[in-house]
Amino acid sequence: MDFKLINTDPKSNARAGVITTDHGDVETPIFMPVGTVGSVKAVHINELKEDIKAQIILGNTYHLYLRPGLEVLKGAGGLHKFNSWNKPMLTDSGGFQVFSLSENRKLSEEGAEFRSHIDGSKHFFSPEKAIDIQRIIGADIIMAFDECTPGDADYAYAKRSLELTERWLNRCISRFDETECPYGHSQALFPIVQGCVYPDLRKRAAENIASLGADGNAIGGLAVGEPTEKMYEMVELVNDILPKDKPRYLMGVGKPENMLEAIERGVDMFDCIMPTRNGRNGQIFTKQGVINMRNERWKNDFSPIEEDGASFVDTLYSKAYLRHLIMSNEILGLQIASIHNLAFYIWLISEARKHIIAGDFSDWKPNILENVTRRL
RNA sequence: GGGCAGUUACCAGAGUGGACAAAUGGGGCUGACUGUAACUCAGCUGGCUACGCCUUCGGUGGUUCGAAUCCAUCACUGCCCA
Repeated sequence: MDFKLINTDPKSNARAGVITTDHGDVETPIFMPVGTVGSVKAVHINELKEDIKAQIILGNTYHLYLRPGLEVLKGAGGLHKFNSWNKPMLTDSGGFQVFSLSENRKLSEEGAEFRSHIDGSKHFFSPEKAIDIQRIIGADIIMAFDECTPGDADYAYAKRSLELTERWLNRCISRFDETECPYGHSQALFPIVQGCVYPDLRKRAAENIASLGADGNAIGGLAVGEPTEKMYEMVELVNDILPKDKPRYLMGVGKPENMLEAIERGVDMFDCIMPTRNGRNGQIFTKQGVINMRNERWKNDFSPIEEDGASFVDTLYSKAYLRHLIMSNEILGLQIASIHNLAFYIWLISEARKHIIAGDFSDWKPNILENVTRRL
């Protein structure tokens, strides 16, 4: 994997670049749709490529390991072949599930024991196993196995958690170095900065990771319950330390405004379930603001979902029709909402990129920020 | 014409003398959702000058300190017999 910086905004830390992988290029900053179980929920690969214009998507180690399982993934020749996405792909390690499934898991020095959310069966993830599985899934970018520390953790917990993540990171790197992708293409391993909302922990974690010379670096453990201002503060602090010539990935973020703020602070990559999940739950993001599609006020609004929107669904369907589909629990409603939101997210970030390259990101941002945070 | 069962909030449907503005579902309204246990979850859903008050359980009239609940009667609905 390779990263080339194209331009940096003169008035902020916003950057534009290109990541090159064996499955193609990714123009940064970039939003990556989440396809946890090997599918971006409710969206076809063709729609992702042609309408949404996604350049890279995610998969999840924990979920894919449970279903369909490693035998199937190996038999398919990796996830790229299995789900027909022949462009860049990234897998999360299962570290987020250490956080989100905390009631069904036990942590130890060795790793994390999960109880499957599907059938309750026990499974053990070690850093080594997380790497082995990600080798089999075969994404272009794979993630270190970490503990995603909750945003409200106290200092003592956050410190212990970070230290565990650091020891796990060393084990991930060792395993990564002694293995290779079974399908012949190359994979990059991104380490993850933890440290909760504590500046000294974040600083120490970032310094440690900066010294490793990884192909790219991630910031994790944010947007998990801490105040938004703290998140921005941590991003700023960490990006000051992480190498400038490598991509920076803010994991799991976020709302449109979160991404714009993070881009301004030097983040290059984002992923979030928000456009898809919130879309399925009736929330639509637009250039004019956020729409709760289930609100009665759209019942008789036959105007396009979004005038000059980023995808074909925007003018093909009206707000009233989309509302009807969502209220009636029709599958098409989920599809339209997901396509729209993903296209909007990717449009928004690609627009930011254009302005970074043009050198006027700082002039553009306040205006668009005001628009996208409005509630309609 | 006779017999039986029934009529409760937007719909369906509990409740059968006081803890009832009335269970529960559905529908509706409003929120939430940030490396996806999520087509999910939460609150509200008679009115008001709102820790209290007012008007409701087919209509009317009774019994009772007190009625959605008991009695009488009328209306309507369903099933069965002629």
